[in-house]
Amino acid sequence: MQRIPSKTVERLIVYRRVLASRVEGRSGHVYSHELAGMARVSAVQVRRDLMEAGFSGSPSRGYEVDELLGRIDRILDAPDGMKAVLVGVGNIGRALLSFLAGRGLKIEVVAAFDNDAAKIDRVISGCRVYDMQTLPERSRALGVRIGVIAVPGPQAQAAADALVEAGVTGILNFAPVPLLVRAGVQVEQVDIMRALEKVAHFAKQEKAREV
Amino acid sequence: MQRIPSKTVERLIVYRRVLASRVEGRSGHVYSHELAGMARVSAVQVRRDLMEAGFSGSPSRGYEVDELLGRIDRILDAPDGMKAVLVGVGNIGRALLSFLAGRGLKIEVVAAFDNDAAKIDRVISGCRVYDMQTLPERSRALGVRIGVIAVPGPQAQAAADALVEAGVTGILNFAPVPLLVRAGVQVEQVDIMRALEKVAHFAKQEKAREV
DNA sequence: GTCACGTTGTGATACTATTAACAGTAATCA
DNA sequence: TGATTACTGTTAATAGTATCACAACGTGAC
Repeated sequence: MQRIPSKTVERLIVYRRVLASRVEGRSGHVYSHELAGMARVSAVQVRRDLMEAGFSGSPSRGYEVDELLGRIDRILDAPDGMKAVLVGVGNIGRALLSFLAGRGLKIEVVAAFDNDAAKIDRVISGCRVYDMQTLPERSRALGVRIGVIAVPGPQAQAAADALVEAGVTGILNFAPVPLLVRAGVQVEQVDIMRALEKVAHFAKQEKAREV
Repeated sequence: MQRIPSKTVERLIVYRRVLASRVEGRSGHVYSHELAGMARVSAVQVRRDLMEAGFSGSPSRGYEVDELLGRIDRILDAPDGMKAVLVGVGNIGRALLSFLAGRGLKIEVVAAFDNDAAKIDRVISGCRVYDMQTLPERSRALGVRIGVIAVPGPQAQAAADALVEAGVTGILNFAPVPLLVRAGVQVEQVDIMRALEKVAHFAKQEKAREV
């Protein structure tokens, strides 16, 4: 399977989501412009993305939904799920756990880590918190592939190093610090403060509309 | 002031952050490659970005840090700050409040809104929670320019509509739902689940390195 | 002064992503 | 059956973004 562009992957995730939560219609088929409307992108964009995904529809029937969902699943998911750990059980960490844990997701959070002795051994949203020191061995033993970093900025790089040492190949980083990792480790930055400042900048240039 | 490309704005935010937290060196000057190292981008990228920002350095001295910070502030910030409101005081909402509220930021969260009667009138991280119904008038009266949406998916579009009605020109959306707003309203999507699935997809293709 | 060095500023280039344009195709209907 | 319609698949054009390559410049050594 050839490499699919990053932006296309993002949209495939959205397509899958809106298709999964759609009201059933037209016996399981969907047109590019319908999907486009739900995902708030253009119809061409949808067709191109599905082409990148190697999926074909039929003129005048559109795309077969179940088949499409299967195809997207096969591209996005690992066949037997993926294990993740959370590093840092602060405000954001707990919020993350509360909506990642427990559900039957393909990505399962199997452990959390923190430095704070008061948090160690507690169970939060069904997920046990361990001592940060034990991260590398424990994660490696569990076969963890993904690490979520939710520690304060100054500790983020150390957390990343520990995760890489544990053999993790993907990191989702909520700390406002750019990470340095070896080639082959995928880092996805979620920088909330930056997003807020960015929207503020562009909002500033727009004039508020009157009532 | 001409429009600065979106990606450049994102990096200017990072430059400002790393410069503000730097250890003082070389009497307040910085070279493009130093800044690049701190922000994990290339040196050319830095020079190009500062050029877009209309800022000049000097050969063999680099960029004057205080002047640069001033310049970035003037580009990014509104002269007399910006007011924001939070919609949805759930797990994520509270986590957001806890690190947005109180500090002397240029972006100030002045109110929060929720539907849940149990939350209304409570004060969380120094921010009072009001009834969702009162959002449009109250926000307009306060002169709010930015809305942060942290409600469950199904309520997100309604929240956006209310914010736009209040005259907001920028929305930061944490709900996993693409929003439809009138032209001129800036929407920035922070889709945590999507980010996780994306990193999982690319992590899947990488082979874990042995110890 | 002038040479060597390391830096900035930027045109040219390459790459990625989006949009436009249209040929090909299945279904429908006269 | 042939014309019409509404869709898909894909090539071509454009826009947005990142990188290369190098001219121009200021400073310090001598």
